[in-house]
Parts: sequence; C-alpha cells; structure tokens
Amino acid sequence: MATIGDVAQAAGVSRSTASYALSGKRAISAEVRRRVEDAVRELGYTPNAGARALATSQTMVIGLLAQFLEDEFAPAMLQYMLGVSNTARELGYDILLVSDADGTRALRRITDSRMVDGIVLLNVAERDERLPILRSAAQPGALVGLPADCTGVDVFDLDFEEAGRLMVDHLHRLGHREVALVSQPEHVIERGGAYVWRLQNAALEAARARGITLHTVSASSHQPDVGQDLNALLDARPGVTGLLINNEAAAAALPTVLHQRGLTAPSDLSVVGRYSDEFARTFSLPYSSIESAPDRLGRMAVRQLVRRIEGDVAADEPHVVRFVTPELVDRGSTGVPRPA
Amino acid sequence: MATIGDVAQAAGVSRSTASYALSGKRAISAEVRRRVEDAVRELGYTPNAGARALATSQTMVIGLLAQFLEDEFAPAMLQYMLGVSNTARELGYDILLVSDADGTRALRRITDSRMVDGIVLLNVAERDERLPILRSAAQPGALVGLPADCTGVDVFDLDFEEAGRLMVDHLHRLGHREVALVSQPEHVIERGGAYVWRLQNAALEAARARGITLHTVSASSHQPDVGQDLNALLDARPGVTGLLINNEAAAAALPTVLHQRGLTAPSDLSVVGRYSDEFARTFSLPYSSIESAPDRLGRMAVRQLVRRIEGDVAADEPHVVRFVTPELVDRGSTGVPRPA
DNA sequence: CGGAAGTTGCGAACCGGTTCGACGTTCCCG
DNA sequence: CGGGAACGTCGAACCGGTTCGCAACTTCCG
Repeated sequence: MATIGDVAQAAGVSRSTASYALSGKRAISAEVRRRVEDAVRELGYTPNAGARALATSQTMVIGLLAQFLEDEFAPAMLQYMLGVSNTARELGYDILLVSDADGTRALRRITDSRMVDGIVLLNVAERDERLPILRSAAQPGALVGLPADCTGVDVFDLDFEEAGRLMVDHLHRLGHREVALVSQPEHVIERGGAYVWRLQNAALEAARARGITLHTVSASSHQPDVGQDLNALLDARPGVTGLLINNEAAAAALPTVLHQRGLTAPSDLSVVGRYSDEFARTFSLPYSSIESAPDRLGRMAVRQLVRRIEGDVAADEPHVVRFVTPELVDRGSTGVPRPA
Repeated sequence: MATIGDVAQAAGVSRSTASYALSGKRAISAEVRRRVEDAVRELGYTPNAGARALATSQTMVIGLLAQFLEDEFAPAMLQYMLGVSNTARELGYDILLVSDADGTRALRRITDSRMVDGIVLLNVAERDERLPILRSAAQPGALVGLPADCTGVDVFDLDFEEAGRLMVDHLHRLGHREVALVSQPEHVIERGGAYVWRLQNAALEAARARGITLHTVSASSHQPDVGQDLNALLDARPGVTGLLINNEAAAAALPTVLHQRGLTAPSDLSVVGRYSDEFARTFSLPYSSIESAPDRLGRMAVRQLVRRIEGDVAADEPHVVRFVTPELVDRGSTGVPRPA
C-alpha cells in the first residue's frame, strides 16, 4: 500500500508538502499540487485511517450502541439504526456498531480506546447504566430516548405524552367512551422504558379529562403469548370499542387475533397504533398510527452529535432535549363506535 | 488520557518494558509486572486503538456490508447482522457497519484506508459488483450468499436447492397435486438474487419428478401490492391446495389475505414458508417453514474470516463454499389437501 | 537599491503504541 | 574459576500521517 512518503517521492516533494497539497491547509503552487495529485492517482494512495487518527485525534467514526434485549422488538430498532447510519455517512462518518449485551463495558471500551469521535445511544432507559460512563467519556454523546437525568448529553425523543393524548382525543372525538391501551411487557417497563409510562399516564389523564374509561394492560412482545394477551383483553372488556396499541409485537399480532374473533376494523373496533410508517408497510399493518419517526430521530441525534464533535457548538452551549411532535397517520382503521 | 508512557513512568520502567509486561511477549519479572499492572489500574490506562493499529497493522475491526435495497425486506437482514456482530465480539472484534447504497465505493474506502481487518458481505448477488474490489483488497472476505464466481473468498449460504426440494416433497407426501410457489419480486431476481432461482428451479424439478403441478409467481415485497399479488394468485389458481412462500413480505401478509378470503391453514390450504424461526416468532407467522438460519450463517462467516485474519489457515488453503442444510420446522400449517 | 512582506517548500517533531537488538546480571556447568 | 546461556530491561527505530517553525526566494515599496 502506498504511503504519503511514496506520493511525495513520486511527486518530487517532501512529505509535508504532499500533505499540505492534499489537505489545502497551506498555500501550495498549482504546479506542485498537480504533481502530487497525479502521484496519488497513479499510486492509488489512500491515507491510513489509523495513522491519521493518531495524528489528528479524530477517527471519523461514530459509535452506535444498540441493545437487542429479550422482550424487545428488534425490527423496530433497525429503523433507528438506519437513520443514524445514513445520516452519519452523509456527514462523512462511519458507524461502529456495538450490539453487546453488556453495553456499559462495551461503551467504556470504545470510548477509552479512542475508536470513536462520538456516541449515539439507542434504547435509552430511564436510569440507563451507560449514561454515567458516557458523561465521563471524552467524546460527546447523543441519545434517542429520554432518561431521568439529561445532563451532559443531547437528547431526542418522540413526545410520548402528546402521543398518548392524541390517541385518546382521536377516539373520543369519534364518540368512543370505553377504550383499552395495550402497552409493552412488564419487563420493558421495569428495565426503565419510561416512554411506556409517559404515554400511558398522559393517556389516562386525557381520558379522565374527557370522561371516558381507559383500561390499561401490558402485553407480551412474543408469540404466541401476545395473541393470548390480546384475546384475554377482548374477553375481559366486551364493552371496549377502541384499541390503542403501544407495543409493536401486539400491533403485528392484532390482524390475526381480530380475524380469529371475526372482528374487523373499524366497523367492530377502532384501532390506533404507535409505530413508524415504514413499520406499517413492512408488516402490512392496516391501522392508523402515531408516527414514531425513527429515521428522523436518528438523523437529529447524529446531526447534533457531529456539530459537537466538530466544535461548531461552543463547549459550554447547553445540551438540548428535543421532542418530535407526534402525528397521526390515518389509515382508516377508526370510526364511530359500534352500537352497544 | 493516560498513555503507556505515563504507565511506564508511574511504574518506574521504560515504555518497552511496560508494553512487554502487558502483552507478555517477553519474560518480565513478577515484581515489575505487578508495578505495571498497578499503574495501569491507577491511571485507568487503555491503549489507543489508532496507535496500536498503526504499530501492528491490526485494527480488530471487521467491516460488515449490508445493503438495504428497495424491494428487499429489511427485518430479515437484521438477523444476519446480529449473527455476525455477536460472533465477532465473542472473538474480540468490533463491527464497522456499512449500509451505504453505493457498496462498491464504501468497500474500497474501508479496505484501502485499512480501517478493517476483514470483510463480511451480506446480500450477495450473483454477479456482485463488490466482489472484484474485495478480491483485490488486502483483507480477507467472507460472504453470506452464493455468487457466480467464488474465487478468493469464503462463501456460506443456505442450500436453496435442497430447500426447494424439501418444500415440494413435504406437500407431495401429504397428497397435494397442485401447488404454487411465491417468489421474491422481479427486481430482486434481476439484481442477481440467484437464491430465488436456485430454490425455484429445484422445486420445479422435484415437482416434475413427482408428477405434481407447480405454479410459480413473483410477488411484491411491499404493501399493499403483495396482498393483491397473493389474491390474484388464489383467484387464478382455484385448484391449488398448497402454498410455498419464498418471500418474507408475502409470508407476513398471508395471514390477512387468508383471513379476508375466509381460508384457514391447514384445513383449506397448506402453507410452507422459508424464513427463520426468529422471524416467525417476531411476525406471528403460524406456518411451517424451512429454517433459513441467518444467525448460524453469520456465525460461520465470521468464524472463518477470523481464522484467515489471524493466519490460522495457510494463505494457500483453498477457500470454502459451505452450504447449510435446510430443515423444516413444523408449525402445523400443512395437512392433507381438502377434497376438490 | 535596501528592507519589509508575502509565498512556497522543507525538516523535524509528534501522536501512542510495538518490536528489535543490545547490554548487564545471574546462574549453571565443566 | 571462567565461559556460555538464560533472563530482564532499556534505548531506538518504526508504523504513517499532521503540523510547527524556519529558510529561501519573490515581490513590492519607499
């Protein structure tokens, strides 16, 4: 492999001159620049990433920490990952993918060894163990998901409170008076998936304000349990006319369940989910839903992270906590409640 | 951040001694080793990855090229990625995730700049444009997917021919005489997804040998087109008693389609898919299927790749092309054909 | 015509590791 | 008791870039 020394020799200049000719950080005569560029092309020179990282303390790599936990719905995570990855490439960065079960050790490893210039954390829990490590790291960090303590990092998340209100309001306006909300499994909540609570509490609050009944249940994220959970719910609450689904697996399982019970949306039951449009298309989900905007969140996180890495933002500029406003995508799965 | 120089100073030895004490590549007295290790702990020393890469020409990073193309089913890819990522970590390697649309440029970039020690290619097409680049790279490569030309790389794939035969045999044994095979969209085939042909041709061959009729169709990989494609198929071929699904999106859409038509498996129609068990659980798919073993394939690819990276295999040892034998997972969606 | 300012390129140092050759000790054995 | 081997440590060189300070050569102006 050609080094910059080879290029310099071929162009008849010193190594430093070759470097400056390529980086443009000092004035170089047109003639010399041409000779250097020719040599680069002829030798097929590409700078060695390790050497450059050593010299500049910049790796042009962003660490992406994605935990694939039991009881969590993996395909939903993929969309965040792609949002992050694509945006990073647009900005000139590569992605180091860390899917270790032990996120804390892995995080320490890649920050301490200086493999990355910054970190994106997905799947952030309320009291995320990775956060203290990230705060004490030399590299900036951006989160997708809202922890209890946001100091020292930039945070991006869907406004789950607003999402909860939106779902309830939508059904309320159509005339529904008894509705059920299907949430993530208990494990996810215990592990600190605060977004489940945020949506649920706001939904309960809105239901109370509007004077409608809202039943809340947790459903599994696995087959066939989730189907049983849904069936149990429908058995136990025959008066329910609307279903709010904040659980991807439940949304994916719902068509089959409704089919088996001979029910159709929206004539028998109105349904509103919370997932991305991409997810809906992939899984053939015919339900209106709150767009969770994973690609947009990933994009925002990387944008801000790169601004910090490149020092476009003053070191003392306060960190941001930014919420994406949820929007309801109408797929025609809601209507007036069936007569009792 | 502490450097090895700081460690050496704190331990009262030279940098080289500190290095040897940590690597164990030369004999070091117990006393000195202890002092060095104490200093490491005290200072929180972690070697700088860039410096080490420069000195050793080893980055301990594997490049993972995953293309997320239009008309391909993203969640299926995720499982290959996780198989690769988890195995890599077990063996001490990190993963550089490359999801660029332009895989060729990206591949050249990461190999030439020496960011990675080896490459895993997913989603390999019959005449994959990335292959010539990979062959001329200094790093070894492993593929998941079978290209036309396998020279210079290690190749791992499901035995799709056997899968096709298995599907046909299974229904034939149950007494089916008219069956349809739903394949990937035309685009996937045109782009070189040879596995579609491999399965289909073997299925046709087996059908001919057994004297049963096999209709073949391509279905879209998007909603709602794929549902229409399935409906069109069932309309056009009322005599069909069995369905073979080599298309993840079609498998995911099938429950809804059958429901809408008032059909149930296996009493009205026998169904066999081709996807992983993990996929079936995630998507609530109740159909028996040929296990596509993405985690196993990813694991095999990384294992062999690391063997080559670490020189455990002679440089002239021939490259391998290894097929995983498909197995049918019975989920009770097949039975004797309904009487005409 | 002399000196200040601007241009252009070079040499050397540095980033933080690894590794080779050499050197001083200690130990064993003839 | 002398010589060679084994052991433990060190200094220096190297990996391949970037960057700082300086010097040579022009150019311009008073």
